[in-house]
This record gives sequence, C-alpha cells and structure tokens, in this order.
Amino acid sequence: MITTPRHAYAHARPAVAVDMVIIAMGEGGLELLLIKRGEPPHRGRWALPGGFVRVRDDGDQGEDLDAAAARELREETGLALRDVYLQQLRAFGRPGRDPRGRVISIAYFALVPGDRLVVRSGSDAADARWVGLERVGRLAFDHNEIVAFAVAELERRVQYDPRVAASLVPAAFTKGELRRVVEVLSGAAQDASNFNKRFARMLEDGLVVALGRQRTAAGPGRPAELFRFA
Amino acid sequence: MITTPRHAYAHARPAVAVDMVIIAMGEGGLELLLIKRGEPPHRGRWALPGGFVRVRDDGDQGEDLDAAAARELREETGLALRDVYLQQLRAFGRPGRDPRGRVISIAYFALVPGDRLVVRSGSDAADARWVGLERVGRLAFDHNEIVAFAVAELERRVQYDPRVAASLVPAAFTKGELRRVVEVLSGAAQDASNFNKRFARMLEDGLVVALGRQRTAAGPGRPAELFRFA
DNA sequence: CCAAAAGTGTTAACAGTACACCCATGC
DNA sequence: GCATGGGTGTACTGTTAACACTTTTGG
Repeated sequence: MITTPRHAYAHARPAVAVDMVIIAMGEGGLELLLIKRGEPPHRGRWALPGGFVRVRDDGDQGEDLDAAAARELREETGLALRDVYLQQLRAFGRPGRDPRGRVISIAYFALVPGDRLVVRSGSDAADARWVGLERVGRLAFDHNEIVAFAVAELERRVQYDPRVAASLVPAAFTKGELRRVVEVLSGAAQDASNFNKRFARMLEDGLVVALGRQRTAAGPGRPAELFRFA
Repeated sequence: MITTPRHAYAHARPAVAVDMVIIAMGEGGLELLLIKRGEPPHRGRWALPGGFVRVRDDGDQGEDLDAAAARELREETGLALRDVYLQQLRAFGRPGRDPRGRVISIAYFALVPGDRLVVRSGSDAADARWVGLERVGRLAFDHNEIVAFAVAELERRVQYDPRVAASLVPAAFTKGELRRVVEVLSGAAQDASNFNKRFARMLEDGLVVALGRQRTAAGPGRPAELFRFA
C-alpha cells in the first residue's frame, strides 16, 4: 500500500508510470523482454519493464513521457533512441490494477533490431530475459492485457507503417530477412515473387535503398543483395 | 500554481486529466466542441472540454479513465455512451504544458451523431459552442496539438473502422449522407457509383441493414432509401 | 419540361495471387 | 550432382477508378 498524504486541494493524484513492451525478432519469432519482479507486489512474477515518471510542480516540471520511456529502454537494453521504433500505445488506468494504490501506466512499445542485447537487471528486477510471444505466461498486474493490445497494434501498424518492419530488421538486410519478419507479423506465408514485386515498389518510392553489396554466404544458397531503409 | 505538499515517499505525482475531442458532422463539415475558459490559466481562451480524473488510494481507487471520459462527455453534451464512438487517443504529458503544475492529460475522442445538441456550460466554462474544424484558432494549453493528432487519427481510422463513419451519421441515414461524411473525412470526392458498390458489399456483409423506408423528400430529387448500421 | 438527387451499367487499369521456372552457392 | 536459398516471368483474378446513362421527385 502506497501511503499518500491528503492533498491540500480538491483532487487527489495518481502515480504515473511507463510500462515498456519491448519486442525483437528472435530465431523462432517475436520475442518480448520481461523482468522478474524482485519486490512485492507480485514478487517473483514476470512483468513488463517500467518505472515511475519523474515529475515536479515547480519551474522544471520533470521529464517528458517519451523521455521517461527512452530512459527505461536505455536502462534495460542500453539502446539509444535512433535505432528504435519507440511509440506510445495508450494509457492503462483501471482502478485496482495495482494493489499499492492508484497507478496509471502509459504503455509504450519499442521495436528493437535484434534480441542479442545486453539485458541489464534493474534495481527492482531479479532477472531479465527475452521470452517468445507464444510462451508468455501469466504476468504481473494487467500486463497481459497491455501485451495483447500491443500485439494487436503491431499487426495493424505493420500494414501501413514501413518503420515497423524496418525497426525489427538489422540496418543492412536482405529481402529474405524482411520477408520473414513480415511473415511472422502477418502470420501468413509470403510468396517470394509477390513479395519482391511489393519490394520493387518500395525501391521506386525511395523507401529502401540498395547498398550494392551482398551478404557473405553463411550456408548454401545464392548470396543475397543488401538493402537499408532510407 | 497548484500548491502541492511534499510526498512522504520517493516519487511525486502529477495531476491527471482527460481532454475531450468531441467531433460532429455539421452543415459545412466537421465541427469541434470547444469551451471558453472562465478561470485562469488562459481565461477567455477556447479550449477542449475536460477535467481531472477522480482517484483515491484506498480500496475503491476511484473512476476508470474511460468512465472519466464518459462523465465529461455526459456533462458537456448530455449524450449517453451507446450513441457515441468514444476511444482513447493517447496521453499528452509534456512538462510545462500547464503552468499550474505537472498535468498529464489522457486525450479521448468522441464522435457524436449530430451537432444539434444541448451544450451545457460546465462549472469552469464561460461558454461552449461548436466550431468548424477549419476555423479553430489558437487554443489554450497544448490543445491545438491534441486536435491535430485527433484529426490525423480520424482520417486514418475511417479507412478500416466502419464505426467511425457510423458514429457521425444519424441512426437512420441514406447512402448520400454517408457518402458526404466519407468525402469530408477523406478530403476527396467520392464517385457515387463506386461508393454504392462498396456500400453493396457492406450490405452483403451484414454491416448495414436496409430499413425498407424512404427519406421524405425535402426538396427536388428522388427520395433515398434509409439504412442503419447493424 | 427542367433541375436535382438517386441509382445502374460498362469498361479499362491496376494490384494481388498462384505457380512455374532459372541462378548462384556450399557440401 | 543436388539441396538450398535468391531471383524472374506469366497468366489469372478481383478490386478500383472513370464515366456514361437511367429513374424519380419538386417546381
């Protein structure tokens, strides 16, 4: 229970946090970064990384919401903003979602280029790891609801925002790599030929640029052309 | 300046409000419900309707965010939820957006079936009226930014969510009325024949239902069939 | 009859789909 | 050679877009 002093004026205030849905493309599909809670409530349960927004009421009113999200992301993954698709999802504020007191969470989602990141355990986290989206069990608080909303948004946004697929792929990528990301996100197999036709339009529109280099062959098969997003 | 007592524990809390972007279809196009502020800050300036979320830290933690938005909507327009497309947009929380202290606003948008509503002036509003979206001047706080975001969302959501157009049209409507709404939202003229073909698919899919009645002719021209959304 | 609004039909262009085929590389 | 992944071509289909046309009403 968060103990809150009575306020001197009319309305009480909630605590405001950011919760991060950090998603990367792993071997078997999409993976979600979770922390194991080291403190109550829900000690020992997996949860989304996050933390309270730093605010004040005087001249400097504290950090922006986006800045708080960027700070949490940096603390957990060490990633800087420029590599990451970081967007606000929406606020979750159902009464009772946190037993300590009224907490309103601004959910963000971050799409990062790979899951091979140094994951740091924050102060209140006993452990941190990447978990396949299908293997996410029952999380702390209302975090399952937040993840479900984020995944639905992801599947929707990939349709009209090329930055989504761009953020889940390495800086230099092949058409095959991008195709596999789209296959995972859309949940449907993409015909290679038809995908290439869509890709050709993206090239014409200047959305992607050919690098003129080729991927050094890792196994059998013809080496692929490399591209980057503009 | 909101005077805030020091908190007994680590982090300070922001005030949390809901701001309502209430949009209706008027004669000349989309109209936005604005109130004239009767209190400082920004006294006398037009602003979005809104108010603080009622929260507590004990067993009953107060009202849900959606409930706060529905309450504000009811207070301003007298409309109940079932007639209205009421959806959260996102949180706006830039430091300095409210000179009184740190305030985080959860923006909602509400699409209502018509602009001929009894608009009530709330406690801190000197006046309230519908303003054409093109005629919205400089608003209080960061409300221009919120409106811009809402309009962009509106134009995007009308593409894939039929409830958007449905909410801006009367309960019983003609194909022509729906077509004019889509024309305003998309900003492009809709060919009547092609629009009818899309509408025919909506009928097949059971999204709209023919009422079997006709609009009593208001002027010259053939009377139109009436429909309703399912 | 005429203007205005509703409603129908026809055609060409475009985008999406399915599927067959060729190319370069490691083993 | 052959399996594997990259890359190309073609025919079919459904959707969209443009535009000409007919129908029903008020004046």
